[in-house]
Amino acid sequence: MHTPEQFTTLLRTRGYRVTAQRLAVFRALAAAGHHLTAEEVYERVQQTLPAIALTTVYKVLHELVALGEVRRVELGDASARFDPNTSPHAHLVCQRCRHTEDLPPSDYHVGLPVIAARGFQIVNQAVVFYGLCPRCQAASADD
Amino acid sequence: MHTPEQFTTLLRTRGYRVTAQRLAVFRALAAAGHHLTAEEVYERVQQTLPAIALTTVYKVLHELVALGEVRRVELGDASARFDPNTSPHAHLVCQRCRHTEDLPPSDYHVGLPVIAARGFQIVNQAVVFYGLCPRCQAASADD
DNA sequence: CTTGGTGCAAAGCTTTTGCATATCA
DNA sequence: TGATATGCAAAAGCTTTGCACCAAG
Repeated sequence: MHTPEQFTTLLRTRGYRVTAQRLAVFRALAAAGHHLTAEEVYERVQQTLPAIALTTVYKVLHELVALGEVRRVELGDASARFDPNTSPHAHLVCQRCRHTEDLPPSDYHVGLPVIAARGFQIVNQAVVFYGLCPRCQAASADD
Repeated sequence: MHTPEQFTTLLRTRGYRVTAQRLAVFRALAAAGHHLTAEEVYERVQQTLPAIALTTVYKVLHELVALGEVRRVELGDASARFDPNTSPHAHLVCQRCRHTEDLPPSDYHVGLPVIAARGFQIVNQAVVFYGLCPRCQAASADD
């Protein structure tokens, strides 16, 4: 994810208009620093742009994905998440409380040898580890 | 996933009633051998049990998940999939045509050192490789 | 018989679409 | 000014829920 200034330039370069809505959605995600649902983005953007529509948030999020500014992530919930961290990383999700943490590539390992890829040209991968976070393990011990 | 006979016993053991709907949903997945959407299960079950309701299919699928007979899988589509293969495996998904293949653990590998798990107790993991299948690569070359 | 299961209809949620209005360039 | 973006409302798609009727044990 770029800076708001770079993003503005990127929009112009790609023929998109620079609108308050696009900047606000971009800023909300940049400020959050981690993946948010469309609804969460909407709530945050409303604080600076009360008239924005949820529909617009969805449209802008798709544009951000197309522009490579944001990555769509599915973590097993009803709603998708939009992640300003576009560098490769995995997620750690607590099955009980849904608490989620990012895992940098240095913390885990995934490998698919080309020979095992059945001729697929891999462009992307989603890795999610599900389990119990420390807090919920403690809570379970009480049961 | 067990045999229909073992499944019948399992139902009784757990206090579930043995119904035609439960057996039919179980058999549809066992026969398919790979993950199906609820709708796909519904279509198949209708062939032997035309009066079954989609609602019932959903309820039974949840029971099968709870019983550990089936695993819920999300592959980035609108609908969830229910996989009769409950042993660990990853998926290979074509981003263009959505063709999907199973990857046995011998074909790939994932690792999360305990020390990197931030205290989480990992019980599960979802690994999906996205890319272009051989056929779609050939189609792309034409563009 | 009695409890649990099924089917139907309706609702819930997230996400998308169509269209008139507003806005950027 | 002219094309694009926004907002609103409505719809679409998947899944869940409430409830009366039915069936397994």
